[in-house]
Amino acid sequence: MNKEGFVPAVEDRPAVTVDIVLFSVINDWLNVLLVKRRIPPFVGMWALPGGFVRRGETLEEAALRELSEETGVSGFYLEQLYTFGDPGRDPRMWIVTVAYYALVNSKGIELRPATDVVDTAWYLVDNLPELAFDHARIIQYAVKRLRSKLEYTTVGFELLPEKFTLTELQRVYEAILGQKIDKRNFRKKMLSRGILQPLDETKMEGVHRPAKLYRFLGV
Amino acid sequence: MNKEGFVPAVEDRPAVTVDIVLFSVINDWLNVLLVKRRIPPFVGMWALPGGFVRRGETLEEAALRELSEETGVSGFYLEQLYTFGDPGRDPRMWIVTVAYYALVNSKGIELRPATDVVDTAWYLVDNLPELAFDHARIIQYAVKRLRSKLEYTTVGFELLPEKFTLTELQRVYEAILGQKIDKRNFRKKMLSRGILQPLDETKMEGVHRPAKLYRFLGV
DNA sequence: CCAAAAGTGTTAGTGATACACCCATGT
DNA sequence: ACATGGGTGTATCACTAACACTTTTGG
Repeated sequence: MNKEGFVPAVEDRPAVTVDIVLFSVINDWLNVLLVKRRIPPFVGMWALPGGFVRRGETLEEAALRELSEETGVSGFYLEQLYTFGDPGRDPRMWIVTVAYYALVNSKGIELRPATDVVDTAWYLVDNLPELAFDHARIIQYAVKRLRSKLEYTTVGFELLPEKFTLTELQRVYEAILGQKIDKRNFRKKMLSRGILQPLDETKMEGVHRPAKLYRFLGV
Repeated sequence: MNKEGFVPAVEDRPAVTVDIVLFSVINDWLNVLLVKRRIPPFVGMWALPGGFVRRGETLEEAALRELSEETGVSGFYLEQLYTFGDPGRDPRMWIVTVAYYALVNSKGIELRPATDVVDTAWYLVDNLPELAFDHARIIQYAVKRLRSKLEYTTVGFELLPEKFTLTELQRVYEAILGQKIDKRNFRKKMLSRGILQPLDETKMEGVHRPAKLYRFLGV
């Protein structure tokens, strides 16, 4: 890779980590999972879940491992976001981090209560605490990417359970985009994509007309 | 970043490199710059320009430095592509590479002739030689990204000189997309974007009607 | 019969596509 | 006058956006 065949001495290599922006829509609001740091630097501050990549695993495996270590859950939709490597992004050492974003249906995930080992919490994306490192920037970038991917892919369905109503789907879109969408246009567009299977079931909740359930069919 | 505060010993860190897919449109064809390897592994095989990231520089700086070392030119449009870190992508050691793609107007770049230090050449993207590492995959990914970015950004102009005709612009689009475009529709669309400044000059070349020159105005 | 959310159609505007001929120049 | 690439307009279609009322249910 380098024309002189120069290979940096091991002590001149950065450490490589993965950090994951795990999104979920909870009560119609977009949330991010944060972890409270118990080790320096930035002890006691909130940060993204993540950790060092281990020898023998892929970056994606590292991201999934870290997520399941910190949440106790597995099976996330995961996608690489961007790699941040500015010197000085960690005040103590040279760390290059490969950021991922992940999506999960909040119904399918029950956070472990805070233990002496991990303390995790969901935060509204537009009401974040002060964050360690450059994690605020990473989240900002992830939100931007999620918003644009929402428009031309089917990632939105990763935030819903197997069966869902069109209104629930619309609420997910609204939560991510941060704006109201016209109901009729939204339904027309979704149904015309040919990716929804109408089911024979309805969701009856509360005291009004039951809503038809659908399933996502994949591309 | 890791809840136990575990930091891998230096010998358990991957090396981090950058690799760059430098594109240029030459004679109406999309080309990629390749470098012939002079050191193991894959000696004598063609590969992407790139090299190790050095302490104190950003990833982007590393990419620009490698490019200028290997081409003698600077001032490229550069954008991060994806990070590849599968164990085994380098047969000898654990290397995580941050791939970039770059764009340059071929008129503005005169490749150094092959020396005993560097041997570089342009290759048509759809006629590549056998490539070292996973570089074929990286190029494939870069082409895909470039094609889609072409549609909703102004990256295309990075492949043209300061002043250009609409036909030249169209040829760049056709080279990247690999298909013919309707002339009238293309011109209508470009002009309606409000990002082109018509100049009072024309380009007279050959024995036909001179073409109006334009300049890219930026967003 | 009331409250609450589900469900449904039409119109206007905008952007995409398809398509063929005249224009300006040098020789 | 001819060869060569430069330059232009119209009609159709698909998609987007704006907008309000009726339906079904449980209490």
